[in-house]
Amino acid sequence: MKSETLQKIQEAALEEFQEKGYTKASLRQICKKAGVTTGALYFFFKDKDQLFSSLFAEVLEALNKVMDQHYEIERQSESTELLQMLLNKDSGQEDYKAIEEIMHIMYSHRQMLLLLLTKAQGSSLEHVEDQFIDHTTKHYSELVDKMKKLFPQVEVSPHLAHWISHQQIEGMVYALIHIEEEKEAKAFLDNMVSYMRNGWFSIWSEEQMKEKEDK
Amino acid sequence: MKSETLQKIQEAALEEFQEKGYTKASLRQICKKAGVTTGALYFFFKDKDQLFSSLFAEVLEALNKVMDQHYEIERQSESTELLQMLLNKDSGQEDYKAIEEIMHIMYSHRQMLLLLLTKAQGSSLEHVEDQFIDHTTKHYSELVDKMKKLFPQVEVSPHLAHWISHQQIEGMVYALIHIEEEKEAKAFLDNMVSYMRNGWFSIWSEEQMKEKEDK
Amino acid sequence: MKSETLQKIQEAALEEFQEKGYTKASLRQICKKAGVTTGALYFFFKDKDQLFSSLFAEVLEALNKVMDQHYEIERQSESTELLQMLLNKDSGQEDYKAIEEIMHIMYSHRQMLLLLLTKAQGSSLEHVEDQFIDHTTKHYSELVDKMKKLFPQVEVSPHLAHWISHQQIEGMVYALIHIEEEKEAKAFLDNMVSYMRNGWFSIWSEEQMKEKEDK
Amino acid sequence: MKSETLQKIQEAALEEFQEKGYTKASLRQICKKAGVTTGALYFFFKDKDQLFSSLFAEVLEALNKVMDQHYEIERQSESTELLQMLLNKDSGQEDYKAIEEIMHIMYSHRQMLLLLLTKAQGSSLEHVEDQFIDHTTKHYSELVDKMKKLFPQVEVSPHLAHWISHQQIEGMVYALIHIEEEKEAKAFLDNMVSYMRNGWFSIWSEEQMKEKEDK
DNA sequence: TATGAATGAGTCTTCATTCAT
DNA sequence: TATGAATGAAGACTCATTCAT
Repeated sequence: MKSETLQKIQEAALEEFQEKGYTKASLRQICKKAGVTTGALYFFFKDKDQLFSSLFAEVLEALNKVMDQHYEIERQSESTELLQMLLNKDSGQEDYKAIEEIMHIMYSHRQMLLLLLTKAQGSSLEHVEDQFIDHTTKHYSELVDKMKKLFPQVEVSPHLAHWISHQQIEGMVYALIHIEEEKEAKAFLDNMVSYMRNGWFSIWSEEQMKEKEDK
Repeated sequence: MKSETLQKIQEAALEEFQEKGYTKASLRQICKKAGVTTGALYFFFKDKDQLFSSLFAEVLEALNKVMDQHYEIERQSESTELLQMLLNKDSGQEDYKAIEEIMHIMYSHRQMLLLLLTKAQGSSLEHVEDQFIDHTTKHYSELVDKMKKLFPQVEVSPHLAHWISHQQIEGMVYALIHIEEEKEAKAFLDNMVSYMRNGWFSIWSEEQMKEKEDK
Repeated sequence: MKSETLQKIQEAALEEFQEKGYTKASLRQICKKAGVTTGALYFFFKDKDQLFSSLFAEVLEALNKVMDQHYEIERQSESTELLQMLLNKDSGQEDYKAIEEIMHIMYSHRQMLLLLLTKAQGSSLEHVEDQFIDHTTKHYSELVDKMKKLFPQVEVSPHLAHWISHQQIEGMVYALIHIEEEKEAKAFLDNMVSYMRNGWFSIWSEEQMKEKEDK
Repeated sequence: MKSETLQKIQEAALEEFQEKGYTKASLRQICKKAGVTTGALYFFFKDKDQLFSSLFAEVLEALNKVMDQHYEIERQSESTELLQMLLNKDSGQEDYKAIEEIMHIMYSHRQMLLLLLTKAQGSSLEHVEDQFIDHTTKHYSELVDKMKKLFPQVEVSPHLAHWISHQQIEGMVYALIHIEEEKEAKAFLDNMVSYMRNGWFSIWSEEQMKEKEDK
């Protein structure tokens, strides 16, 4: 039930922002492309930034929702149960599922997200990615703390939780950018997740501990 | 023997670009900050982009040199020898050394690189990172191919080599951005490298292969 | 029985015009403040100027009425009688009364008048003050003419009548602007009126005439 | 030795501001009239306000200088001497001289001052007149205080000093606006000054005091 | 080497106003 | 009575760049 004008503006905006990036994009051009006057644009959006942000409202909401749900589930599960999961190399389906879901949303709005992730410099969404990373970091910080108690001998960088979050998000972004087909992306992410899980376990493994001792 | 004017311009430029990013930075502002007229600036640089790029000539050259050297060494070593190294979990010192060297260069020009990595949108250097990744990818592609021959059963995503390169570069960039002290960054990278090596081995390990079979 | 909408618009307009002055005030802002759409505003007023003027209809009418009445009375009184009054330094109660009445009206709409007198630049009411001055000037012109006949030796500037009118109006405006309380304003105007009456008499006095002769 | 361009801009600006007033004047129009590009204008002036103000730099400086000098002289003269002057109705030449001087400056820049006094709404010079009044007020406040000590019986409005200053400035502005020829203006001001002096003396005169008592 | 005046297209944004509904 | 979408010209101002000196 969106106004036709509104839609035309957003379509033209998408195109222009993709071509030139947020800062270099021209509202005039957008209006011209949309076959609409400046006033019309400013009827719907109070400024360039809001027009830009409006393109991502839907995706961002969907993503936030899924992430919240996922973390909510984990928080509800018993912590011992949780740890077992973490230690059990056969588990991880939960993770897969969450990532799959997120990836699905991302691929449903691929074009928009690509724009958001690579052309937002200068806008208020310039650092959205960091927001997601920070969100995820909260989650991993708890995990890391628990693991530290179980393996007090392991020395862990204070940046670990943040970096893992960074990695995870970046991994998905990487797929989104470099792989066109969702299906293929999923296959890639399977690889990636097992890669990352092995990395994760290696941190707490005895070999790792020994290596450290040798140094 | 740099002209004093030139130096003042570059200093002012560094400041301005850091504050506003490439696109939003203003040459006028830079001139004003440098206490110099537009004409002076245009005597040294043919346009905004060249001024921006000039700031990174030194670092980029240094980095390219180190990377070339490192890969040259690897290429010269016998391939069988190389594979042994790769399979031998105790090895990896070579890797550490290269990374350490690169990190040292990066931290020697930390401010500049931060600028280049986070504020270059709109300039011709917008995608330098990709150049380094591509460079590294050539190297890893060969490795992956060799590993594939050794473990033909393992299904590997065609993006693996590129992703690993991406990871490695991104890891260093991550450290540069989030960790102020080179020393601390090195400690963090130790963690990261072992994390990544374990990920790498896990791809070719039997467990991994079994997991795949089960699916 | 004013429409509620109309009232809200006018209240919002008052506020906006006070803040920014006629020219810089924004109809959009007014509508927003009033919680009303542009259409509504344009139903009641044909343009910005009319909206502005509408705020002062009441005051202006009241003021005109009082001034007309006052001058009507004077015109009806015999001219000899009038002159006696003018020459008699003890008189002047009539003047006081008129001024008091006018001041009362002005203070009853102080906010509006302040707006009209200080923020109307650009509107059609930009020069209302002059209208009142011109009105008053007609009155004083007659007086001056009569005095000239009585004191033909006195050289009088042709601007005298206009200036005195100007003075009188400006005096009231001055009070309105600088004195918040009507009561205090009245006290001040007492001072002012006697000041002005003495000035007036001095023009026709013998001393003045002598001074002129000396030159 | 002013740049020709600069001069053309200022001439065009003068014209445009006179026609439309500060707020409604258009920089585009000014540039068009001056046959110059926007950039040229912005090379000389940082914004509309500065362009406007630049037109008055000369006059304002001259006026401030004269006023300062005048007050400086008075301040240096002995206070008893000063009071004698104030009480001596035959004196006042000093005042005449100062006013004459000021008027001369004003008429030398009549066009500009008219602009400044009637079309500055919205600019930073909107209230210059008040600055001059305030300046003069400081001067008269001292006088009023001294007179109060001499005539403690006289009740004086606390606004007296400010109002007299207002009057004096407004009188000159009045002449400037309504009288085209400096010579004629001077004649008018003679009238006005004696008018105002008589008003001033009347405040402290015995008659005035009696009048008050009668009430 | 550098100055600084000048270009002119371009920036985002705001405006009073209109009109079909 | 009002809505709200839309107009389109205009607003002040900034930009990278050029060039005679």
